Amino acid sequence: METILIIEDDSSMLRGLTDNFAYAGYNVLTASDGEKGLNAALDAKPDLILLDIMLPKINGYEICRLIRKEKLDMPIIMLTAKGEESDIILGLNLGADDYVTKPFSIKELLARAAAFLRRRKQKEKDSYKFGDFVLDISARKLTKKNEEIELSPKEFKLLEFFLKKQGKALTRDEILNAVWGYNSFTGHRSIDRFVTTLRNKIESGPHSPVFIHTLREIGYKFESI
Amino acid sequence: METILIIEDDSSMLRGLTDNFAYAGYNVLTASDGEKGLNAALDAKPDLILLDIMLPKINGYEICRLIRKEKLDMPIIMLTAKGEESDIILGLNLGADDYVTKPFSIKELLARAAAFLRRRKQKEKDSYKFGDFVLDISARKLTKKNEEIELSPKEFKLLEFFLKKQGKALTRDEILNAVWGYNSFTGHRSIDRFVTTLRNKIESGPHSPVFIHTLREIGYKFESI
DNA sequence: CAAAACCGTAACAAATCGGTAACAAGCTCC
DNA sequence: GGAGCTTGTTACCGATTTGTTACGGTTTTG
Repeated sequence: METILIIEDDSSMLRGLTDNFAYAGYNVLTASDGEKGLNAALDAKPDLILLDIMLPKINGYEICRLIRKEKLDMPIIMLTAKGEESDIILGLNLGADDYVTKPFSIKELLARAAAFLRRRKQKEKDSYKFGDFVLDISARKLTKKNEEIELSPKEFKLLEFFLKKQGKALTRDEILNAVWGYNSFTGHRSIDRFVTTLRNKIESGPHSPVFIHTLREIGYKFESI
Repeated sequence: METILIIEDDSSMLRGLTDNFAYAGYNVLTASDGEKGLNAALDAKPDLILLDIMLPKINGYEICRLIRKEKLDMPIIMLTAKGEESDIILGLNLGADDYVTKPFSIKELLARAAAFLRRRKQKEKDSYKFGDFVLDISARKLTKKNEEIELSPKEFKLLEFFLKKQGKALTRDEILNAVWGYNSFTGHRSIDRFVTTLRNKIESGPHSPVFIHTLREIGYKFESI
């Protein structure tokens, strides 16, 4: 879950923001003055910060500058009553990523926050874990405790399909369609052959858990326990 | 110099933006309808796009969606007369990074653009190290223990792309798009030829580590370990 | 309990894919 | 205009991958 830090001294504004972001599914941290806010930012390293400018103890600009000085690069959205052009420019130059002036639409703010987080998430690689194994799709490799295990293209595709459909019973026809393509003429028994080679690579050891289960007369099912 | 693409059909607005961004030191490209704009974006791969919503031929939302579909991730700032909350949210959800409503302050827009580009620049390296090698982007040269190794322009571009995408599986199409351009008619096998010549230059020795890995049926992957 | 159905797997043949050399066309710099 | 470099294409070859089949073991069924 994404963690978001809201630094705001107006308690009714803070409550409104907290409620909305919590309702939208974020883990919300709050701080009511600049000092607490800065500490929370450095300490918890949230995924995004909503930052008021006018704050007791340390103002928003200063917090922004200090966070960037620590080479933390989470997005910072500044919230303020000031709509002065020069303030906006100052904020952006100090390393803020966006600047929203009060009064603002909470939905718009949620959308802006989501846009920043989506962007970051896009860059994270997608991978599946099972037992000691990790199948990293973007690097296209399977590892067991950081040791790479070679897979042929079909083996990779088959394992990827199994992982995408974990816990589901898969008929041979479904597997053929998904891995070999709907117009292939490959026979059903070829699947079995590839299951054997896959099993040799991921269930070789004597105490190794069983991932690929045979469903007699149906096909197979992958379960990572 | 940073290249910025402005897609806007109102000619006086376009001129105003162009002048200001050119004066601020950007290399400015312009397009006056959606179709030209999309082509310019895919072709020139600018560092940032200013995008009007209401455009002839293809609208701004669609352009935004199509650009993101091509896995291009330059920042997109939407410009529009519409100030409706729902439009803003739609734009941000389609992959825009910011949304500025007309009339806007040109200084604020410049500051917002600068903020995105600054962030980008922070992350981009201008030299990459791998094994005994250093690829210096700004000096445009590859060295192995201070000995320069000659690279042709395409070889350099290919190696640079590999290094930017270290650890990621790259399909031949992605490589063609990034190194040869999306509208090139170069065949897939030409990549292989360049990979061979690159390998001869950076993996020649008998004990030299393998950097460029072949991924059968996919393409290649660069790994510096 | 025997026959049938089904699956695991080894062996083998066929197909596919990538490495690379050779060559032609383009380009650049004299 | 020509030498030399760069780029793109093609063809051949070898290695890997893939699909099929056959044999044997196990489970189900009658």
